[in-house]
Amino acid sequence: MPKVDRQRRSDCPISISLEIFGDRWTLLIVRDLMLKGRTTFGEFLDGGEGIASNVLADRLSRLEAHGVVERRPHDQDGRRHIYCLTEKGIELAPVLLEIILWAARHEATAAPASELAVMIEQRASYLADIRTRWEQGQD
Amino acid sequence: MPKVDRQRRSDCPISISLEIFGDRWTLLIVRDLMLKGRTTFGEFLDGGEGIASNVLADRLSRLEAHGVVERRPHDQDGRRHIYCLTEKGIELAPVLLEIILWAARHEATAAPASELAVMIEQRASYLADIRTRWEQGQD
DNA sequence: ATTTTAGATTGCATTTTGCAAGTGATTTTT
DNA sequence: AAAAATCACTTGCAAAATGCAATCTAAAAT
Repeated sequence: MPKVDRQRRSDCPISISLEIFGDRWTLLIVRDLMLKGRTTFGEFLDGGEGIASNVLADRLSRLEAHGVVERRPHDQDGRRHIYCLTEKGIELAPVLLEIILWAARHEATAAPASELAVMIEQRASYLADIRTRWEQGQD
Repeated sequence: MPKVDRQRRSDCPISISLEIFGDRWTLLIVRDLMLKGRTTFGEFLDGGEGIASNVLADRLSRLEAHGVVERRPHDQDGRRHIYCLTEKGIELAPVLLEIILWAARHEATAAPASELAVMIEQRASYLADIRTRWEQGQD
């Protein structure tokens, strides 16, 4: 049973945010949902960075408890669930975008230059596309 | 002696970034430096969220090792050091800005509406002002 | 010379993480 | 229909990180 702290350290927006996604894994799950089309437990587990299954289970239920992610039954397969971003979750897109741009500037990353160019030059429509894809996934 | 992992989980820019600042405290130090005018160990320690001194020491040397923060001797007081953001550090401004805006939208925060309005409506000049203040601090 | 202050470091208990193995409810294969 | 595989977890346990109070060292103030 994962704990969701209700007692806040402070009312600072950054502090509150870090209590939601301030760890090594949570934003990778959001990335998988937002940018990589991954939707199930197994897909997150095989996401590339090697998250442990217990940590994944904990982070998913935390994200759900914070209203960032929603868990739905899979309609083809009763064993599975589909995880989706909520409105609150999809609105993390600008945060992820700025993190990507920062890392691309200051670290050696795998981000393709062509996509970075779009993020910088067509920022608004890049973000709009993310939202459009999300809305279409929301039957 | 703080450890700085040189072995990366992946080349994903988000993953790399989280290895630098993916924890509950690091971005609060950056916030203090960037937005609150705090520059010394003691000021971070009394920052409001109650970071432990050993964790603070660890995060500062980690930030230094990653080139986000620079430690300089204090010219008035030999016991003190001044911590400053580097160029790499000040470029986290858009990340912090988006985190603040996200939290303000989706959580109950202490962010003043007037400042949020400036962040949204005058985004570019808000960021420019942060940089200008930083440049002026850089003797 | 003594006390106070700043910036840590140390020791220790608690919590979180990582890893391997196991479970139970479906599906798929035979 | 029975057996095997798959999916989403859960459990047990060692290792690492965190939180807390106390301590330490160098420099400053008295």
